[in-house]
Amino acid sequence: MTEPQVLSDIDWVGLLSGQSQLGEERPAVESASMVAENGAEEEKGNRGGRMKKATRPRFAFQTRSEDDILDDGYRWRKYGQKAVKNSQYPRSYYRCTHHTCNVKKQVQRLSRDTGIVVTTYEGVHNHPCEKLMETLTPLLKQMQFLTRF
DNA sequence: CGCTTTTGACCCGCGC
DNA sequence: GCGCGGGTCAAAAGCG
Repeated sequence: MTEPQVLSDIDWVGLLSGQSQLGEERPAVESASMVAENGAEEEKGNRGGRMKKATRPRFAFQTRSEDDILDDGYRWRKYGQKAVKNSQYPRSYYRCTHHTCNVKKQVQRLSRDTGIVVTTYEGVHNHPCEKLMETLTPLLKQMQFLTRF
């Protein structure tokens, strides 16, 4: 706690490029960094059986968007919201709704720049993305059909 | 009607 | 050993 900077655990490679005014509704990803920590998953050991001491890869993204909820194609269920000390804005905790998917997402706004949203992913999806699937399925079918010739 | 969001309380690790 | 801070869970309400 008491971090002089945001997310000290994460190795931030870059910061905002300072250039984004494109006039597009599509949010622009300014920077991204990742820390790949291999380790077991779905492991328990506490008597309560609540948390799992699994070290999963973490992916941090800084996105410039007005909306906190960036739909990446997956279904997220919010399970908590807490205020951070260094930030005057609350941090939201999301989780993938899939049963076999233990991916967690953490969204926080920068108190300095309200337009910047820090999204931190924890873990990887082990299931296909329904949204993309639906979009891609027709194309795949078409491709398969065309490949026959 | 099912699911997601919301809010408060609980729990845990660490610092002092 | 206690306190602080952060993280998660759980029950109820709201929305499509």
